[in-house]
Amino acid sequence: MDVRESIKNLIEEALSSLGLEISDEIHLERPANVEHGDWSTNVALALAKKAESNPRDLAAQLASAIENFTSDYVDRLEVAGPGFLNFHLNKTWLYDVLVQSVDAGSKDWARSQHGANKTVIVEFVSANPTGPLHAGHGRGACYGDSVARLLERSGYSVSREFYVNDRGTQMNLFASSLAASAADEEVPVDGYHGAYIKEWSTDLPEGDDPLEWGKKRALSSHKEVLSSLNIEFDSWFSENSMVESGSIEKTLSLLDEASASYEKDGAIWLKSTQYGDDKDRVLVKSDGEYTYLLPDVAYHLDKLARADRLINVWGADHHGYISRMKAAIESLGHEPERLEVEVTQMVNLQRSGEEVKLSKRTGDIVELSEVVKEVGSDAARFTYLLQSIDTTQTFDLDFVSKRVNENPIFYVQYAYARIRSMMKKADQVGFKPLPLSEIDLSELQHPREMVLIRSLHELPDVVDRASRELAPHQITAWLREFAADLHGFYHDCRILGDDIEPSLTQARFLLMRGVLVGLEVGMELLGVSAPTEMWRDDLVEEGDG
RNA sequence: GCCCCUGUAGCUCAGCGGAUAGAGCAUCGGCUUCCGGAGCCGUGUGCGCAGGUUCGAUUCCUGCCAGGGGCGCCA
Repeated sequence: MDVRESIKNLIEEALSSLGLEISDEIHLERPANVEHGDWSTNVALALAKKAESNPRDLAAQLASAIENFTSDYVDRLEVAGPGFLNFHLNKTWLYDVLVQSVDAGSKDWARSQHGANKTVIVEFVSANPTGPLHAGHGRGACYGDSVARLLERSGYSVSREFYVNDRGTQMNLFASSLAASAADEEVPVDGYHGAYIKEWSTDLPEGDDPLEWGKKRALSSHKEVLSSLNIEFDSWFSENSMVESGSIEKTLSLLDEASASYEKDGAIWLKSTQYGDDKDRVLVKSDGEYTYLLPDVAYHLDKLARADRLINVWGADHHGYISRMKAAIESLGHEPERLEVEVTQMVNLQRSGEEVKLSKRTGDIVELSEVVKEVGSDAARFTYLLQSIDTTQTFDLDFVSKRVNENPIFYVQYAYARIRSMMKKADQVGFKPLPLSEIDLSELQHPREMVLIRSLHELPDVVDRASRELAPHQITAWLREFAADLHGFYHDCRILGDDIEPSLTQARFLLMRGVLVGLEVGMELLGVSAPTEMWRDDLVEEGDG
């Protein structure tokens, strides 16, 4: 039985012996301070009023009640602070955790089932196919993919989807810009002026449709850079395909039937104000052309039919569209809660502390491919996922590209490489790991060892919470902590050597196998690689001559 | 004016309604017979302001102040 379940049972039994029931506000938590025990509960604080007692007295009553029950894990109990009940456990529970993690392996450790039998579509990036992805897209791309990975580990059946706006005003402008540039003519004023237009247009074969060709070119550029970031989409959903299938027109009539739209000034409007938007929005312009909104509503209807849950990742500049999209969904009879929009705040690029100026007007952007080329895929991903998406991010290209331990990605990867390096050496000196059943885990007594297993034990909870809150940065934070725990252990405790008891070597080697599992799970969720070795740039140069 | 995000250490950021609010960088000072020193250990300062809810608020609610973003028959 899981430790937590075991302790929870104890508490419930004790409560019922006092005629009390457990309630939702009751938590079992791991105190930050080790002096407060291994596990702690606030039951006495939460139920004191109901029990017509004060928290400390109630806690004391509970403690003496619990003493009457037996548990394999509990060493002693104490009442502390305002009325916390603290459980001090013997080390066997940590040994059990270690064995469980090694048994499970990185494929199965830290899985949960809260998404079992549920489907979710994670839609992200969805940049227009009118040019290359830029540095800002990287944040949404890495975030969306990691959210998908978290949901997969939580049992969801996940589809990663990219919505392609391959028709409409912007697409036409892109096509005419390409055509003009190819013909050495002036690009339209409201067209695209980035340097890539000139570059791409020289490849445009004569006689090809610039729109179709340009779309293909842009999409292959998107795929290439996303793939370099270890991001693969399951589906690329074409807006234009909904013209052909008639689903846009069908959506329009559905809105009409639902009395959710009306005609005014020659245009067709969505009554989004009925559902909390601050103004009504145009669906079909007076010239008969759709706004971006109508196809997008059609697209979301399509997604609603395909999955239980929809998650969209949008940039901060699109937050204003949330209310109208939800209004459209609701007016068509769907629960707006089924669409969750996660908004990523902006990314400011720097080089050595100096801001990199971006100008949309001149098309002067830093392409995502340049970022990946400059800092590397792993560093780019880890850095994009370093902090909550609710904060604006400063991304310093020079710092992130440095292969130094101050750079979190290298600090974490080095922890992994260090263990793998040790294992390689162990193999070379003829070390043979014993089967689990023959290893004496009670050899593990050092505080550094206990800290490592405690952190390993936290991972399933961290993953569970990160997947519920759609917050991959919690994984990043855990990994940094865990890597620090490993470095600390490695500094103080030797695994191999003539002066180390063979039984201790065996136990520590197993511990390292558990640590590898934890690191692998964390890095897999972030989409970064777990290298078996890594070398500093200057050492590589020396080594290779 | 309205909407969204943010305000925590000198800087960059974590922080689940709980106990003495944590990391990294920077500062200063230590640690090498070492499986990779790319590491480890120590060193002090902080929850923007004011109310409210609560046994308990950095955390939830309201107002204010400050910074960023958005308010098109563009996407």
